[in-house]
Amino acid sequence: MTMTPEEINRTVSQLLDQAPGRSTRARESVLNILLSAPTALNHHNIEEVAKQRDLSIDRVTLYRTLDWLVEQGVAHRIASVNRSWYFSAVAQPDMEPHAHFHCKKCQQIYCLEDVQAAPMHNLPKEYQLEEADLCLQGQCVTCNRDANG
Amino acid sequence: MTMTPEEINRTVSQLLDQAPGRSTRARESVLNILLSAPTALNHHNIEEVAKQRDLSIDRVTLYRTLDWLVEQGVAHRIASVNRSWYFSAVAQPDMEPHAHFHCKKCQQIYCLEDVQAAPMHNLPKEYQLEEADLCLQGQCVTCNRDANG
DNA sequence: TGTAAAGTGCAACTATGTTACAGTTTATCC
DNA sequence: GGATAAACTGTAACATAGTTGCACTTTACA
Ligand SMILES: [Mn+2]
Ligand SMILES: [Mn+2]
Ligand SMILES: [Zn+2]
Ligand SMILES: [Zn+2]
Repeated sequence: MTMTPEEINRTVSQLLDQAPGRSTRARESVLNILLSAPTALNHHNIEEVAKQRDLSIDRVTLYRTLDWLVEQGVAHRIASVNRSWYFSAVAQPDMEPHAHFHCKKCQQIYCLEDVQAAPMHNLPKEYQLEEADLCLQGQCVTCNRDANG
Repeated sequence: MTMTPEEINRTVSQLLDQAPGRSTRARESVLNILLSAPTALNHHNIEEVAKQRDLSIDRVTLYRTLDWLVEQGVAHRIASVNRSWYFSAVAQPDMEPHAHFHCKKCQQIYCLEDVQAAPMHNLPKEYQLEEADLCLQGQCVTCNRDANG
């Protein structure tokens, strides 16, 4: 990741143009915020960033916007231990299912695009598996570095 | 599992006697309900079962009781996709961390005591891993059987 | 530029979980 | 058995995350 603001703008336009639906200020802002973030964000986080950028997005509109972005495959939704959904942009359309890491210290949620849930061996075959979410917890790179110098 | 009601009663007394705290009606009832259930239950489920058994447990007491059971290692708490916590009894004190299966059809949550999250290979070593929750989704044994005859 | 459909904002609502505090029950000691 | 202190419970009020209905505004497109 780590795109420049111009690259982000270009990606936002491109992704929204491809989607069957209107390109609106809310959708542009939210997608821009998601693409700019190094970690996944929940509704509260997004509202905060929007406020910092002097954008005001209605709470309900934000819910609907995020649902729409997920439906379009432009963002993905991550369940977290703190009872709120987190969202992260999907810049490439071929993004694979991957593990997520929740840092217990800074509470950030990282997409680990290179870590996948291993194929299950002793899952009884009568269970029809459709999805496997691997949710890791511990201390993240940054917090670890801060602690160990 | 599949204990008889008498076995469940015996186990309840035994587990509560070992725990440092009082043996109360709420704790007995809730632990009994958890031990009787084939799947994990959330607060709402437990209240329903309690009602069926003509027990009335206050909502707040139920929250506190479940927290206490988890602290004592007598129950474990499972995060779910539907923003509510599920609970399942821990009959043996040596129960290992294990995967959970959420059936998208009947919404039940199963403890798969024989399925563990595989050791992570390509997790960057700067992440300090403390816990790995593996949350499977799909169709459960029962729903599968009902569908396929 | 006018229009219909899509999207937004507001208010009111639901679900899940928490806190404070007064009242009740339990275990323990005499 | 009865007194006592600590542990537990019930009630009310609150917090947070998310949903619904409906009127209003904006967008895309002819
Ligand atoms: Mn992700
Ligand atoms: Mn379990
Ligand atoms: Zn961290
Ligand atoms: Zn099922």
